[in-house]
Amino acid sequence: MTETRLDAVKLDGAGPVYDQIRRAIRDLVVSGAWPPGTSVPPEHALMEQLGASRMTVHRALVQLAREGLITRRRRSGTIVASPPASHAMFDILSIPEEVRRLGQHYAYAILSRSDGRPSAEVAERFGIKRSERVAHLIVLHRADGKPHVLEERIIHAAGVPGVGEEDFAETPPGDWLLKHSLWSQAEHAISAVGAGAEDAALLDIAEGEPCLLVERRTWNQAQPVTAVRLLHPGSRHRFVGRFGPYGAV
Amino acid sequence: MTETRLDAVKLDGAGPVYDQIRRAIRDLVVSGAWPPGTSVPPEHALMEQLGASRMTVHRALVQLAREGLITRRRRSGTIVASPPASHAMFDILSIPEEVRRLGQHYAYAILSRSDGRPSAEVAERFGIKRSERVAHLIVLHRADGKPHVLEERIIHAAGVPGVGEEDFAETPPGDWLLKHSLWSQAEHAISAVGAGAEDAALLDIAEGEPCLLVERRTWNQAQPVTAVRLLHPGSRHRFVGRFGPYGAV
DNA sequence: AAGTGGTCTAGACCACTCC
DNA sequence: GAGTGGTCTAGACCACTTA
Repeated sequence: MTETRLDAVKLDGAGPVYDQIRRAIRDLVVSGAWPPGTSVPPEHALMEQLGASRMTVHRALVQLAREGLITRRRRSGTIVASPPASHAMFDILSIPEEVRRLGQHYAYAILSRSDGRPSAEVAERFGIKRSERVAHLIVLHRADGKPHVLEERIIHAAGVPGVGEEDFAETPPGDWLLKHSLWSQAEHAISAVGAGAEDAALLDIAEGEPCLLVERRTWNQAQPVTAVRLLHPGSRHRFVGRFGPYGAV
Repeated sequence: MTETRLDAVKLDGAGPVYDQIRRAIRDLVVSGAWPPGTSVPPEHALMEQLGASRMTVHRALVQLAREGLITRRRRSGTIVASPPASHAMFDILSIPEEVRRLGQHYAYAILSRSDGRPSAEVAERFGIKRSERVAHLIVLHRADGKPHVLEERIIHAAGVPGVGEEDFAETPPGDWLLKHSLWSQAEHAISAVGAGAEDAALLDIAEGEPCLLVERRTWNQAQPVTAVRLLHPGSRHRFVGRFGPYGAV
């Protein structure tokens, strides 16, 4: 339990006082001046040192605790936390938006659609019951005319009212669902697979070429909404995320 | 600008008042009862309706705004926000920990190490200058004796004091760095590649087999700390993340 | 018993922005 | 000008945990 120097906390006069306090302590932590285990001065000491009210000091410390930089416990006080398990975050943009950000022209085509109960093969691939009513679609997304992503999607009729009447002529299913469905939970998985013969032909790549497979399933409460498998040719795709140990930077 | 019914906000008496208010409004938003664009009652109206002080109401609303469920502006008031661009988050565990969670036995071997200025090839692959002093390592991680991940790593001598004296006999470089370095920023990229001949031999897979390539670079302020390329055989790996539209669930 | 953080109040002043 | 949120204060009481 290293001691801290109270006078190390210095405000810079910029912005709200609670934020000045938050940044001052954050800087001491991330610079290594207050390593993990260091005890942070109690609220009343910071109050007096900084001439702020307790609520103001408290607000700064609560925020740092929520960000994971410090750990607080009644009576025992506040200490600098150990760095959290790291995580990587990737924005999952809509495919049209992603293509446009690359400065390329976007187009898509619905290659197939069938509504009703899924085939055994489809049910198995998406882990759903054969008794559920779903729409099953295959969509090819193009960037500047070239195949970009192959999408296979299930939409649960019970989770998305109105899907039977929509033909996706104006908007690809992913974007349409953003406006016409609610979701409370999602699961993503990323893996590497070799392109199968059919997929390779549609994507205009060699059979067996490495591809990123992004699988996403969403639910609203317990009701499944949609499940999608996005196949990205490896040579054309890369997911990139930037962040710090305590969140986005 | 849809109107809201003030009496829709109901507290359940469980826990702090500010959290009851936060949950009550959150539930109205995520259930769809208050769709995007709906105006949320002003603080003074909620104060009177709920019999709480303004600070308490404010605290609930600030937190909802930080979570992205509502947007607040002076004078114009508070409205329900549109769902944010979705993001996927994956925990990047240390490899030993990941293997142990799978219930398998972990082992590793340093296949090669060289210290000093990088070769042209290495400098190019990691995007660093040939004048920088680095340690360059190749590490094979095993799970139950089978090759699991092939790691190629650069450690910047200027960013990690003491790396020259460490032989990584006790701890693999990734875990050692967690304890002996500070970082403020990281970048991850995930892509799919086919295994090269050398890599395939080391991983005991066929040449060209699809693999997930995770590239990670970290900095402390502007100083590079480390860069690593982790090659995961696709058939053995899958990154999975679970979350809701407004964060972890 | 006493030190610490957690919550809450009543009121104040200010900043922004729409009318 | 007036309605809204943003910040801050001074004080209070409570809950928890350690000495």
